[in-house]
Amino acid sequence: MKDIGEYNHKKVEIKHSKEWVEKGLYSIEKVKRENKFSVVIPPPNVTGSLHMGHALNVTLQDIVCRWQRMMGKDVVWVPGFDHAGIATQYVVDRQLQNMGKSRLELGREEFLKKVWEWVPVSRSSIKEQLEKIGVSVDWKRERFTLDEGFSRAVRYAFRKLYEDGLIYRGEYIVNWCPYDLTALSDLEVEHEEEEGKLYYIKYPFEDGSGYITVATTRPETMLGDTAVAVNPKDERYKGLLSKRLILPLVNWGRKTLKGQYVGNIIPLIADESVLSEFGTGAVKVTPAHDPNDFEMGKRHNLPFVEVMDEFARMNENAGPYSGLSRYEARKSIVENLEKLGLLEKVEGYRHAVGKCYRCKTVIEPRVSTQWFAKVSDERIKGEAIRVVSEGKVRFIPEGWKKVYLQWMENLKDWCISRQIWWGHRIPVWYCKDCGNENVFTDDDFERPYDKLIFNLIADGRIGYEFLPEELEKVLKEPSFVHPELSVLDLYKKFAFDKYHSMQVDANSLRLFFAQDMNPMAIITEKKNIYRYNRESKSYKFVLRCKKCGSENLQQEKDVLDTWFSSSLWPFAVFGWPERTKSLESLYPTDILITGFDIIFFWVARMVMMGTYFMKDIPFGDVYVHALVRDEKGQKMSKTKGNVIDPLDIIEKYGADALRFTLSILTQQGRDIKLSEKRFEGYKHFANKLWNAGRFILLNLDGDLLQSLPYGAPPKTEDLWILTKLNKTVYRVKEALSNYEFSDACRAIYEFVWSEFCDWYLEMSKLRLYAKPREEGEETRIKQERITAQATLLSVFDRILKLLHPFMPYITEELWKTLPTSYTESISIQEYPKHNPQEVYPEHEEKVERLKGIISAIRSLRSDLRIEPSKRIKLYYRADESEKLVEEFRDHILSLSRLEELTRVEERQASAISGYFRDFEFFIPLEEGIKVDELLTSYRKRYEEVLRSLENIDKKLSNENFLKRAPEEEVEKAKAIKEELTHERDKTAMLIKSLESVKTSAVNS
RNA sequence: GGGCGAUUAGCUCAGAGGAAGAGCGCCAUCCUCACACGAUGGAGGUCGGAGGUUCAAGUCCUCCAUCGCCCACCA
Repeated sequence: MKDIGEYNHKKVEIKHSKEWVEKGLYSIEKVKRENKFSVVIPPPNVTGSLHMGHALNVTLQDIVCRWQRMMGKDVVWVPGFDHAGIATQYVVDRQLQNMGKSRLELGREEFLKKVWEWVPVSRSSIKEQLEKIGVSVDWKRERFTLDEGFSRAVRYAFRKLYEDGLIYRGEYIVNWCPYDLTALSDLEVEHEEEEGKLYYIKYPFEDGSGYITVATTRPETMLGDTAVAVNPKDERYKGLLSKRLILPLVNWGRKTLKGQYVGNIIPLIADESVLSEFGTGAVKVTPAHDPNDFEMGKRHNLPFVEVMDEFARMNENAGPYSGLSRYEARKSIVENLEKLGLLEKVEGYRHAVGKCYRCKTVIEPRVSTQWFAKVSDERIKGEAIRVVSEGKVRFIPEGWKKVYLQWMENLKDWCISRQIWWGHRIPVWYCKDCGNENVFTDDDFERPYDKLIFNLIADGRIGYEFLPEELEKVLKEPSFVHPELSVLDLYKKFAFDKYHSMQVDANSLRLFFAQDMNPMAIITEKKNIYRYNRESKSYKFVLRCKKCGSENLQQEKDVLDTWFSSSLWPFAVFGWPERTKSLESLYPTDILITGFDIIFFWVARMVMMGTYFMKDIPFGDVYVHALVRDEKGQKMSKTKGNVIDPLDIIEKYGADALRFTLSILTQQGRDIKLSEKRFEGYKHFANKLWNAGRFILLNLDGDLLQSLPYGAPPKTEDLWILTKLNKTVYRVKEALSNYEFSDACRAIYEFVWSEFCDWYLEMSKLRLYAKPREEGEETRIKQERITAQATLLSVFDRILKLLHPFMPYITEELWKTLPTSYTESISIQEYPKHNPQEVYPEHEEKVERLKGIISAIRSLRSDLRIEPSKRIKLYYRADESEKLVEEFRDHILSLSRLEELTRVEERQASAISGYFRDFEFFIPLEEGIKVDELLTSYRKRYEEVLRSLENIDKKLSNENFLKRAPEEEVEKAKAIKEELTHERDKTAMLIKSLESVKTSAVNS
């Protein structure tokens, strides 16, 4: 007997989200491999806060994790964040610009400090959001793609790939963003259709014998042309191939990338790649500013002339155009060509323009020296294709498998270097003396101190020259991801996976350095690593070229593509490259849940790196969910102003409503269109559940558990609800096993609302509120009440558990109020299992029939406009339902609000009748009843029945149907026919009686 | 240029061979002792179009239309 009051989602949710984290409920140290269920979160970027897509993503993961946990698995869900190279740099750069500063004037080191100031801001805001959503991650295992251990893992990965010949450096044409000033991978370029122009330009022959017209969308690149190409089979140009052309406008010397000068006389060459059908069949060749032309330039050994700088401004090779932007230059060049009569024509032309995915600046293809991962190599690509095509890695929905495989088959090498500052600096040190590329990792050093110091230097935490005090300070600082640990502790825990009894105070460091510099050490072959500077009293960490021993080394300035580190995520979070216990017991992970937008960026690369480094898949299942759109189906974006912020929704409707809405809307392979209305709807569901709980608790006897043995045997409706419950449990299990989140939600929703609340709770009131009518009934009533309460409690307990993965907060809160709760959280209770012993088909059928009868009575009442509160007299006739009506007389009386229920032999003259199957009932006619509407509706129904009958007759008179359809189908059709015939007669009779009522009403 | 997905009630979507479903919205009656974030009842669909397979087609096949997405170096 307790009242939990009204549902207040804020009160409920604040209470538990902190509590779950503090109790460390979702933290498991030691995991049994055979019972593990591991998941790594797609780490959110530290660029701001979470949007609805993240909310969907983590909700689905949390549902799976909570479910598996309740199914008894040792669930480890690793959270973390992505440093998100360009994206984060871009965000911080923007902030600086708003303050009137630029990153270029700030310089690398100062800029990085600013980024490090920003990162924790974003991280803690995201972390708070995740906690509010209720994710059951293990925060003790949190990682950051740029934390100390991760950086070390990245260097290991780089080195291994480099030494295996799978990473190389070379001069190629790459996608260059003139705003972010970096190279981009092909994936980071977005192609957008644009209305452009196609310019036809005349290139005169050197000998004055006319000209060739070329077509181009980018006239400004002509300044870098070093040939014109045609298809060798093109008849139009066959005789001209020995001729040379004058490059218009250019009357200055141009310097090639190799430093030679070229003039304005260019050859006409033949190349297979030229399409005769396009334009004039002749194409200008600009090897330094077009990927096709680059290849052609290589094939024909053409000079490479660069005419733009890193900002996409025309450079000194552009003569008088130098200093102009590409678009200014285009305009000016077109004007000048026109003046010279060399512009033949200009056509409108729709074509795709490549843009930077981050800042939307038009990409400029540019020749530069970059690092590439040779992912096209069979050793990487082959395995990554195999594991997916063989089904070891399974995509859900399946359609993505094809998308993945197609992309993989056409894989080109991956440009992994970025000319930005924020990220993992490429661990290569160039020898200025012999030119060797030295890749260092801490493997190159033996003693723990050396390894530690090398890593700190490589990460830019300290300089090559440092004071011991400085070192001590850095090591004692709280680490970024785990402020409860010092940097040194973090290394011990997440990087080295061993406990080193290292002292970190300045004095013991000095002692160590002194040992290193011991004269005895100098005598030996080995050169010492540290060098003392008397003046500054600092120590220098000396790196030497592995080939020539020179100390004249310089580290690569470029950083790695952010996806390079993300691709290591599924094993690096567990401590790779060390063979940690976590790695052994938790890799491969069981499922990856992510959006389809990063299948290539991330999923594919994790498969490549996972299979390469771990010799095993990174995850078994990949569940690919849709993207969240606004109600019109448009992408949510800040500029459009159509963003629905998860935090606002949590505030207004609660995290439970947010989660339930997102998961019920998650259909495989479909975008999710969201409007705020949806959240409101499922908030109502939470409210309904709450009130059901409130009702049950209000009616529970305090000593219920003790009096259970004295309960009466269960009634039909008890067995019915148990049957329905078990069917629901089964449906949910099936749905979740197949990642059908929507089905699972709907099954629970329907059961809770339409069966449990609408019918069972109402029926239970008969026993709960029963008053003795005659003497000696008290005991029976008490016993029956116990059974009703026990059933309510037992079913509700299971409802809460069933629903917990979807709505963790409200279920936790309600469950704790139940007398049956005994552990600290519902989330570590066992998930309800389907129990075939609790399925009673005959009782189910009985109650379903009862529901039909009650609904039919209610329907007629409503049609007759009888007020809901009015109790009426009802007469009935029944055949097979007779016994049922007797058994449930009280239910019918109460649920259809009757005063009397009387059995009669004959239908009554002045009464309106209704029926449900064989159950026919009569409501005595009263004055003021409008029969017209009723008549219309019955007549309509009659027509419908006739039509259906016609169809079924046609079916049954079809010989082929009788011959070929399965027997049960024929039987079913016959049964339907019988029922329809019955209904036709009943309806006809009703109409007749209504008509007579109408005339008699008119007569009177 | 390839590929994928969508098209079912006013809106958002289930249904994947055997009598067209849900939620929201709408209409009517009710503030009935868990819940008006509610109860009860009701209206509303030739399942984008055209062919075909089948005894039987929202459901399988072919073509078409419209919308959306992804991939692709045609200047």
